[in-house]
Amino acid sequence: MGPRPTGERRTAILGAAAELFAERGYRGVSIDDLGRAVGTTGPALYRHFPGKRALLGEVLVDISDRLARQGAELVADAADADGALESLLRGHIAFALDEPALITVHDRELGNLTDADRRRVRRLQRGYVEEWVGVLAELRPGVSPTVLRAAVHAVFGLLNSTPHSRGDLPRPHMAELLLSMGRAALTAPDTAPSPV
Amino acid sequence: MGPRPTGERRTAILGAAAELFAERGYRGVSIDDLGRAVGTTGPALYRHFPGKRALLGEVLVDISDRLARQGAELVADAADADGALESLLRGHIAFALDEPALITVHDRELGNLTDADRRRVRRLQRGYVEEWVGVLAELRPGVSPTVLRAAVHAVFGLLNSTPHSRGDLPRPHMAELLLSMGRAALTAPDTAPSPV
DNA sequence: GAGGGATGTTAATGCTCACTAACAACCGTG
DNA sequence: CACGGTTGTTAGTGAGCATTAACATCCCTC
Repeated sequence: MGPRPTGERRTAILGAAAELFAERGYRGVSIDDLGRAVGTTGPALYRHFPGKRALLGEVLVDISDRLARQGAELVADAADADGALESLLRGHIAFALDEPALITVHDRELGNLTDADRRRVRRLQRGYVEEWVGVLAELRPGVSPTVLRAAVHAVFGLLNSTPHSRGDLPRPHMAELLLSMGRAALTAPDTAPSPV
Repeated sequence: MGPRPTGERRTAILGAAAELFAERGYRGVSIDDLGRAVGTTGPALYRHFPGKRALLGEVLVDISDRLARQGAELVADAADADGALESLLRGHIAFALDEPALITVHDRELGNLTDADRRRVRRLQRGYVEEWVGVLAELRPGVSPTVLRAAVHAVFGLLNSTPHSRGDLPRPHMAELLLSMGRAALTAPDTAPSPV
């Protein structure tokens, strides 16, 4: 093998890509930018990835996979639906606060994926959403899954807003604020407008 | 003058630009795409705008201006803080539901603006946020403006999430859902984590 | 210590794209 | 009906960029 069997360069590229894509957008980052960010030149990248789109694909699939996997675990480990919701909220908030770049890329760059990659990401996202919907269905029986899905998407918007208000508040403060706001939004007395 | 003194072609271009930028991103739309979308060729655009960036600038400044202006009016016309908050929520929700493309462009493409345009947009946005913060400060005295600002940004994330869950719910349903979620989030018993 | 795979480098290549130039058609006004 | 301003068209032009080619190192293994 070469110098090191570790994909250390590989993961460095993935990290830089997430950072740069978040900052300037997929199309605003060139191969040379990516190379420079990890201390090499642009074309070196092709030793690790088949191309720029594949690189974006790997970033997005990884994010979606981590979220979905974490969601399933948290729900499985929870004592009851209340605990599951709390865990989901805390888990998502931690992710959003720890990896703002990934969050940003995640819902900005879906359109630049290969069809195949987009399908994979969508499937993972759907699974994650259904995890939330399942928990909420227990807490709010009688509310249609369609409404719950919309509510979950809205709360994701709320939690994922952190990259926009970066640095205004110390992290634990921000986490508590988001937790209480998210919980309130999901358990609003009328989260379900009466089914017409 | 030429055919018509109305800037009808001009506004058509602005509309198409908002639509296309929302769909594919500023960098994903070419001058020729824009021309084609309004039934001309690409370069015809330069008869109406100095360039592509100026076009984006006009779109973004217009959005920010409309929101800020609408916000100020609604607050001025409200009987009390409760009514003002309700109006702000309903106004923002209507905007988000009526113009999903504008909402999408609004928080995706700030980075592609001229420095001057970005400053203008930022100023308008800040004014709009302060309108909300002012109302909330009345409703929740004792909560620091910093926390309120973060909460307002988070609620914007919630309300602006509609482009992501497009079409899942009939519009009035969606509006009511967002209203109750937004209000709940902003008036959560502990929107203010005790100032440490 | 020679061979070979992995990883890098620099120099094409070919495409897309914003923007400009040169020229045409239209239309209201004198 | 000629003029001029407005708006449009088609053909550059030059830059940026993803990707490939050809060539160089390095380091592990035998």
